[in-house]
Amino acid sequence: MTSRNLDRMFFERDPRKVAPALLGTLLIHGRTAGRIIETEAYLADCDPAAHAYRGRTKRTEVLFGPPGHAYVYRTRQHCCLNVAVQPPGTPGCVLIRSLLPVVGVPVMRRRRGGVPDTHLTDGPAKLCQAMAIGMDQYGVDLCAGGSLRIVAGDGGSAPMRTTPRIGITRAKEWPLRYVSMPD
DNA sequence: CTTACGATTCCC
DNA sequence: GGAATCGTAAGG
Repeated sequence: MTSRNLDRMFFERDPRKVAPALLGTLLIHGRTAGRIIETEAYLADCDPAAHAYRGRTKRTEVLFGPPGHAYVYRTRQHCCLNVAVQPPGTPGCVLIRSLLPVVGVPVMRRRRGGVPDTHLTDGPAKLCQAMAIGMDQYGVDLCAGGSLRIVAGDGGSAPMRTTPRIGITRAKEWPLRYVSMPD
């Protein structure tokens, strides 16, 4: 049973393609892992809600590089994980919003301060806290086979629905949030 | 240097 | 509904 690490070609596509394709895959960091069940696409061009919309800065730098690298950003006192997609110079990305805990649940509980298991990784900053993903992971290559990586899911495409993106003030109607349907 | 502002979370 | 709380980005 050899799990397939997602390769760079997987991430080289449009975020609207990558975001739904990421549903059902396994995000791994160290001894923890979780199945991705919610993502959002942020477009490279003319997406006023995207961090890269106002151009290249120190913070958004990795979005302009090659696909498959981690874009970690800070909001308030939390960190969130994105994956840079599309070819260099095209700053599309996908935000990982929620996952199902699979491996390392005890350590996740500890890091999350003993909240109920249902709230371990059900938010973009919560999953980062549970999996110890922070600014140290900024720019990490997810295709390099390091401790932070994403491997393909078991079966084919799972049922999914789209909704507007959460927590943004611009382009709030765009249906770029992808959510796995419960079994 | 100063100001404005969050791709959130948690509590009331 | 509202506060916490701090780095980033932009402007003087």
